[in-house]
Amino acid sequence: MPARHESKTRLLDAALQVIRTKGYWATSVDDVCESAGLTKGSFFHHFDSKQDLAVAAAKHFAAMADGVFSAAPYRKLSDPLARLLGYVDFRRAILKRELPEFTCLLGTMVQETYETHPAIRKACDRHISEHAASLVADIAEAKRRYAPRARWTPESLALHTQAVIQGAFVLAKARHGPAVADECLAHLRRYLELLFDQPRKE
Amino acid sequence: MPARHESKTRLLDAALQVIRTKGYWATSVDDVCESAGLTKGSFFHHFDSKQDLAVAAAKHFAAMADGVFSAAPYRKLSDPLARLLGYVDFRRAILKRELPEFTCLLGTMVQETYETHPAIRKACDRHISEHAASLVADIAEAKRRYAPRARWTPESLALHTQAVIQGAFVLAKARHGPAVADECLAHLRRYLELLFDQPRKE
DNA sequence: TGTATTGTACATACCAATTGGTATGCTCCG
DNA sequence: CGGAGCATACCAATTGGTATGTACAATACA
Repeated sequence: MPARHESKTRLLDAALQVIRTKGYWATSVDDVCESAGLTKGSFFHHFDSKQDLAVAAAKHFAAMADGVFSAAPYRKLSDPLARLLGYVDFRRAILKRELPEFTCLLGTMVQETYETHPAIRKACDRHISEHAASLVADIAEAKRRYAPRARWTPESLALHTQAVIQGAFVLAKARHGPAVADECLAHLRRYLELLFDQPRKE
Repeated sequence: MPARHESKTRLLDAALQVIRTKGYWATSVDDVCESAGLTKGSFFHHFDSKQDLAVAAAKHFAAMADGVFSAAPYRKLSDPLARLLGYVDFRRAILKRELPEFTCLLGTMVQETYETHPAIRKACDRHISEHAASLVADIAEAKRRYAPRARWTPESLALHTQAVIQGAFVLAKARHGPAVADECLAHLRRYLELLFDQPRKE
């Protein structure tokens, strides 16, 4: 008997956990309900369909992530490059937890649904892009400061960081442990250092 | 009425195509059979279960990929660094085709099954690792030649390249187009250039 | 060589279980 | 009382998997 009106949030939280563990297709509506301690009656009162849940879960996940990253200590650093490297370090620190906890719901869902569920694909695309965009300001300022003549764009570098992170998650799932992911993010960090530390002719 | 014994191969080829498009869970056994022009009787004659197909498909995919890359022209270059950069360029060239054609079956499947189907997870892990391992020799030789004092290991760099590639696929699926993936691989290429062109103190 | 036997490679028909989704009802608050 | 918030019971469709049948090639044997 849940306190009124918090049920929707509980369903969304449950969806995050279950989908990140089993994937979108493998999680049934009943799975989510059971994990939330509710029934299908409640579920379909709050969501029109399973796809509707996925879109809402993507938004919920993005909002949660946004809260975590914007409140992280590295955000208070004054230097833009330090903030960027701080972001990578922060991501590495998160890898200490269990796999379904540091893994990305958006990357997981979009692989399964990009051809079959356009609405989910678009939601994932949007939130991944927005997260990447949240890095662009720091990257642009760092570039202005440390590598003004470089030819890459801040937008592309921001997307690249997300690619490394998403790929690191894939490898971590394959290996069933976060060690590989940490190594990959170490390489990402080194790339950023190289990119900004030494202004090259090109 | 297919020529004898080629039916299994047709089922595997069909599985590659369908699973890379719809994912593992969303593809039914009937989907694979229909795409192969066969029936379930044939399917379960050749495979014990759907999971069995997935494991076999992973192997089939890896073998196919191995054939493609080992026959690629860049393999004949004499310089190990040129071969490594040639690998990245080759991957970029492949991005011209349709999404399900350049996408990785292993990365797609492992995201959906890493917690629920250990056998599939292990198969994907093994083949991804083997593909990464196929880069280690060139990386190691390039390191000996161009960056002998660097502190990263060839193994970790090989895995990093795979992470970037897998992540690029995720973004490409989200965007529903290969352009992002190409940008990410461009950054990967730049990283490799930086890593080997300029021996740094660290 | 002709024929019975066996095993492979499928097709057809079917099944129990699970799925997303619905219809209906209860219950509590305004 | 009336509707939001939920539970219960149910449904049609789909799922992976099985049981059975059959065409045909290879082998065994006479």
